[in-house]
Amino acid sequence: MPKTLKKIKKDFTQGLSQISRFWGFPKGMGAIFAVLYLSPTVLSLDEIVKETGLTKGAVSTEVRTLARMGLVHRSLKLGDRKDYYSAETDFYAAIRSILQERQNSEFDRAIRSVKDTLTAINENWVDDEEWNFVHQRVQALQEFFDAIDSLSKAVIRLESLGLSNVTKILGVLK
Amino acid sequence: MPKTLKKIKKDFTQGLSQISRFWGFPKGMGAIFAVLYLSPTVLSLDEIVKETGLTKGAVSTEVRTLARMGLVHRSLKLGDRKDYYSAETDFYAAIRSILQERQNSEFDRAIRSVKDTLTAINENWVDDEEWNFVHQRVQALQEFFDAIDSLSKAVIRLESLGLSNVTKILGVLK
DNA sequence: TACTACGTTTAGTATTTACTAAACGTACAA
DNA sequence: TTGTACGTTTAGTAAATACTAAACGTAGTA
Repeated sequence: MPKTLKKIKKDFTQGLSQISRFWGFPKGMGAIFAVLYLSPTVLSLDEIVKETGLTKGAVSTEVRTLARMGLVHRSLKLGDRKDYYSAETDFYAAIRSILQERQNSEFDRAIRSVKDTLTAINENWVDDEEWNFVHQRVQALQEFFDAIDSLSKAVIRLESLGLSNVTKILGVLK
Repeated sequence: MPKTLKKIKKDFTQGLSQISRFWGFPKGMGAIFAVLYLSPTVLSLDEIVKETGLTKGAVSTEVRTLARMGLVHRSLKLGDRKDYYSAETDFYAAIRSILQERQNSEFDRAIRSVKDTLTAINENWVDDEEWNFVHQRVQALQEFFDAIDSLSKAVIRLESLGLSNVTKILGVLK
């Protein structure tokens, strides 16, 4: 009993939905990406609606955040008012743009809050044991965040984080 | 108007709670970790309850998952039936053990589903344009996942992923 | 044996997040 | 200008998740 392409696509879409949820994104986002990723042609919003079973509203907002993350691209056709979408196929590029996205927004704000704590500690310094202890701990955390931050920035800066770079990294880590 | 240690700790805890939420963990987890991280002594479950304002049940389950991820450690005192907890201070070690944790569970299962799709495609092969297209796309995704997977495994294998390694990576990525 | 001091489990509630249905805005077409 | 074909916003609902309160299990103690 051969599986039809349709069935295979559906399974694949399910899988990506789960992966999406696992990374803290709505599962609908994974489904939308999957549909676009397996489509040989660009798709209009309504076509995505049809394929995923989601409503127009949901697809509209989620496809927009996918675009913001660089995972899908919006394109237009001459003499056609519809928007068309296609999946980014260079996942390394996608990682870079997701990192960039996160660099702004909340991630940065959260990191800053640790930095602020450190500042507050310094400004209100009392030289007893507990202050020293807390200071040392917070500082250690901040250094860690800074390391992660520069790593992430380095990845963003790469003109291409491809398989070759991953291989290089693997070499260093040996 | 000097900030008291108490206030500083509270702000810090808030910050970590947000970071926790950002990474898809309950904010209570971040709070628990923060309290432990800023405590010079190991804390009992009830002490954590008192510091965080959460209930015993919540702390019990969340501290357990923190322990499973390697972010906190459970210890015992002789002639004392309480469990005591302390924060892991080596964050690189923590990353390794979180990756390890994820390696099992859902992440792996999700990746496997992509692999399964590929198998299904091969088993039901029809040599037309669309099958070729879909095959090529799914395969590309699978290769990407494999690269990520080996990267993650390499990190897990390191006896220590420390600042020095991060620096090395930064060097390669230059 | 019953009592106490703990950690865990469970059943229910609150909060958050994803999603739907439908109203809306806009640009183009007649 | 009215109508139509789109994308977006909004207000409300469904579903998932975090959390609470309290019952429970267990090991040690009298």
